[in-house]
Amino acid sequence: MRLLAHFNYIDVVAKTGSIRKAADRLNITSTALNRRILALEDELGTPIFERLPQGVRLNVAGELMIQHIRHSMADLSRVTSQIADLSGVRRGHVNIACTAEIVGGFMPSRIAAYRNDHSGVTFDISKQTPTNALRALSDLAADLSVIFGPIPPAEFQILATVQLDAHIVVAEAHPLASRENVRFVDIQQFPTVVPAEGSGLSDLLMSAQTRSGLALNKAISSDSFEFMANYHGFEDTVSFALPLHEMGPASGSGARSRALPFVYVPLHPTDRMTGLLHLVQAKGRVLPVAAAKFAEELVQYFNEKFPADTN
Amino acid sequence: MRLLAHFNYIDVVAKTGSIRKAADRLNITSTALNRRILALEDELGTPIFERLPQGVRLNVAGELMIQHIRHSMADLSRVTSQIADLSGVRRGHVNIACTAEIVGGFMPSRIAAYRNDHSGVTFDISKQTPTNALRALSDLAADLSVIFGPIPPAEFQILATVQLDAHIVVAEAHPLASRENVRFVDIQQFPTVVPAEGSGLSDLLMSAQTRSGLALNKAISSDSFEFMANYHGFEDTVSFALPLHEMGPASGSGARSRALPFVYVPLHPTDRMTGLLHLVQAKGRVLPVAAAKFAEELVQYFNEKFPADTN
DNA sequence: TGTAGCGATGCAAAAAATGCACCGATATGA
DNA sequence: TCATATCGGTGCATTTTTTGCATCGCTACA
Repeated sequence: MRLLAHFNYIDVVAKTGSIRKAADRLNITSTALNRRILALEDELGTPIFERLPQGVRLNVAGELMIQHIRHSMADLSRVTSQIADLSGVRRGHVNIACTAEIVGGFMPSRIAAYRNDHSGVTFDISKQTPTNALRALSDLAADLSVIFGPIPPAEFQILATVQLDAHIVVAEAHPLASRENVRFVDIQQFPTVVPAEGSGLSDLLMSAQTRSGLALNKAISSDSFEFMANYHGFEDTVSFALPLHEMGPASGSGARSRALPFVYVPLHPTDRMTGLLHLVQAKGRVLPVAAAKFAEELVQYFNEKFPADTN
Repeated sequence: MRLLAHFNYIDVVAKTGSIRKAADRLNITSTALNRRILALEDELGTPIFERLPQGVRLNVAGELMIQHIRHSMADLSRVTSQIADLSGVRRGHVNIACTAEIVGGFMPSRIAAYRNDHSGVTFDISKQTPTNALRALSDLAADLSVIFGPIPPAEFQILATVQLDAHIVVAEAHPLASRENVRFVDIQQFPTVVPAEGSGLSDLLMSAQTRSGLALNKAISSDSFEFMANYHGFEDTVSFALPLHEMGPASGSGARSRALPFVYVPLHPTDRMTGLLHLVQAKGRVLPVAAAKFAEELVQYFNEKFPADTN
């Protein structure tokens, strides 16, 4: 958007903390960018950046200004999205921040389904810690966040909540793979691959260990569920995940039998580990049409897939 | 503000309904303005103005866009006001829309008092019907509205409410001037100057007539309380007003005895005509510092002046 | 049916933004 | 401690954008 180009320039400078680096990223010279900043500061009658030997940093006035800038840009993109919607062509862009448990789960299938209907809509999915996923909403860096973890504070608007039980994940050949369910004590004898600290699933595991008095045999810790899922082929480990995976069409009854290399096994009811998944947006914000519609479809998906748990 | 000059141009065009007239007002040529509009429409990928033989008018996309534009400009002015506030110099501008009963009442003294403390703050006061005073809030054409009339709908935020009794206004030499209070029937024998229809005071009068079954002897109707107040010197008329006048410092005990040429006389409790005055802002809007502070002082003034009635 | 007012456009002039080369200042590493 | 790399800031020539003038085609109105 050329309209608020000035604003975007400032935003990038604020994010990179350096005029020269920002200029690089924006494909202009640092001179031009520098002068735009000086012009803006002149306009405002006060600097908005502190000049440090290593670059620049927003001062208090700049913090106020950058809020306006981000809000303006987000609002403009909402408006253009609505305008595009008027002419029948659904276009737009949706920024989503997910926690690690979610990003590889149902998101691919949901986005594919949405883009199937509205091919003009583009997406940006980023994996974040629960805290940062929420911060992204406040910063207007994300339109929607899907987090597995603590209940978001009141300054966020929860669009849907789903209650989910953690499962263990093992290779198909693993001794536990054929079990109906497993006790916590069963897991203890295997090396485990655990999610990195700070994730919602990690918190669940921690409290489960405290509760049961049993310590897991932690072999590997990772913030990537993709890594954990793929590690099972190489060692008889046990890992943990939410049973969210959706099959792509290629894995159907057809030609290529791209069977999952791993199996979800639920925990025994006694050792059940339950957490909450939340679909969240910034409170009071009017989302761009595309983001709002996608959220709507996601809520509907939750209602169908987890009928008892949604509110 | 040069920052959002483009936006302001569009706003003026939308308001005047003509590119040429808007260009005149903006001191640029119609060519330049026309091309800015074309450029913006090109950017958005769709026209935002309908071209009529007599000028232009916003289409649906334009209505969406103009909302963003006005919101952006209002928000930027709030931010610049806050930034100015940081550096200790309170600067800024406050737009106020009042109904006719208010504009000449306490507003002059309140604004003078505020400007006495913050000489950098400028004001714009416009007299409006109650409906338009509220619309100005929605359009972001006003930061605050002070209306005497119906209770504003829920989409507005009421900062203060004061209950006020209408008084009659007569010349000092008028037969009713010395009365403690007057009955409605007393007024009937004099010609009256009544407020124009649509004002809150006019509504009060209407319902008082209906209630009492007595019809006023209406000689003159005006939307200007200034006219009404000044007419008493020429004919023994009775008019109606809220007892809101504040004396300027010049009318004190000092040199020029600028005594009021008219007198407020309350109505007898039986015929009391009570209405509500509201200080209102757009709901959910963060006001510029100057406007917020002024509103604060106004609320405090209400609390002191009308202690029992305020909430 | 003529006239006045509207928005749109080609073209030249004016204004603004940009890029290059370079300055002074500061942190960093040998 | 000194050389060096990196930072933001500035003078000047160049490029790009914006503006104004003259003029077009069109429509409403008298």
